[in-house]
Amino acid sequence: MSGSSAPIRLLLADDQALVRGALAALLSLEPDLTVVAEVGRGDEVVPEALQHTPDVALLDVEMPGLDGIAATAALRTALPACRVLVVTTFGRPGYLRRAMEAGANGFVVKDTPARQLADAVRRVHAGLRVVDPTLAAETLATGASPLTERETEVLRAARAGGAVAELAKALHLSEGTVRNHLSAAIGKTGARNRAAAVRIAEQNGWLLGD
Amino acid sequence: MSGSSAPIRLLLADDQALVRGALAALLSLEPDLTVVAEVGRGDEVVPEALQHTPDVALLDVEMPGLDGIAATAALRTALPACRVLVVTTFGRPGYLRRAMEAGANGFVVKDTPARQLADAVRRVHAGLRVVDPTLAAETLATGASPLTERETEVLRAARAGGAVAELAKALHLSEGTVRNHLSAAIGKTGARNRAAAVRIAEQNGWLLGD
DNA sequence: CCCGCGCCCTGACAAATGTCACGGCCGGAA
DNA sequence: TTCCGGCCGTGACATTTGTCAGGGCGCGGG
Repeated sequence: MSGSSAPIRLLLADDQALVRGALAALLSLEPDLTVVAEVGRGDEVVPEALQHTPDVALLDVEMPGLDGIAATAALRTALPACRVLVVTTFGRPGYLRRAMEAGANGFVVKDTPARQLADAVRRVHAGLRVVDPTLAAETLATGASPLTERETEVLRAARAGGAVAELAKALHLSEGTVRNHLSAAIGKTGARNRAAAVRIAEQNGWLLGD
Repeated sequence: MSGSSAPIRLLLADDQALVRGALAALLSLEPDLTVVAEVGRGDEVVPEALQHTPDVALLDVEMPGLDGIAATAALRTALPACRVLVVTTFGRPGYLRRAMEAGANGFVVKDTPARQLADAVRRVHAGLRVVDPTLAAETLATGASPLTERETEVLRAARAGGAVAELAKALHLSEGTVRNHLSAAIGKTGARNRAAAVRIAEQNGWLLGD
């Protein structure tokens, strides 16, 4: 498979130390792969990558400091030679879209069989795009977020569970306006509650940027 | 550590195939450990365990079919010789309590360093209890669920986001009663919203059974 | 026994939430 | 230019939600 060339150098980013270490063990079984760096926070990705110059970075989406999508974008500009493979727990349709827009070269969910991961890494390293086909279909079906900018902003603020008055003050809007945006979001998500709307938007990855 | 005795036989249960495989790789690095079975659903734990008679079972809490706590209880009665080490993503205080009550011998969160996992397995196999100390402290501080049976039931139903009328019909109660239980739950959790109450209760592991 | 305590259940009331119709603003099409 | 459509912002209104006071029931202690 990888005859005699130098091994592919990997950077792993995942906030769960146990999973990170386990992935390192799994990938180290492959003779043509080497893990050269591990980080547990999104904002440590770029510094560590600059120091160790990996060929491929495996990034989780849910991470403290900086989410995987933002880390992808930062890494692509800081170290364009490094490919990015996003590895995430949830197959949120929006995540895939955002990851690709941010410059990721591959997207794999943690449900995929373990043996396929090494192949995904090799494909990405070879310049190919790797995407879970079922997730890709779902992404196309779901489409981009129907929510307008303000609507997402308000929904995001509503996630914390505060009352309308607090949201209004935090966003410098009238209470009526906040209610209206929430109502629109509820309608567009097909929910009947503010809470349900938040959940649906979250599941689709429409609330990502903070 | 394990001079010449037979290796410890392990069963792995985790719904994410990638994590499961990675853990298998990690644990297989230890010469005194062998993975003899892997499952991705809680209701497959007992059948597989009966067939392969592992010495220690590593169970995730979040799993389809049957959650890790219920699987622990089932496994302890079906195969008492097999020790159980619960390995979970979230350090929900209630999870630890419930796991121990269900007969688990150890409880580890996925934040712990990878190198400690093998030791945890060995300790559990030796008959010791393994518990994350910080989590144990938090569990004692948080205490058991303050929610009454009906209150948890109503909160669980409210998780889906339905209106009071639907909950009332589903639970065969008056709307007023449902509101009252919800109000009590809101008060006990310290929340100001039904939605916030649901989140807090979920985070503390008070909504477990179904 | 009788009392107190906690849980369950219920309806009436106040407060928050969701809906609606409306006006201003901007950018593209006719 | 004018018109049209989308997004933002706002207030009035109906609906839903949360709070409160209260009654019934079972259980353990005095």
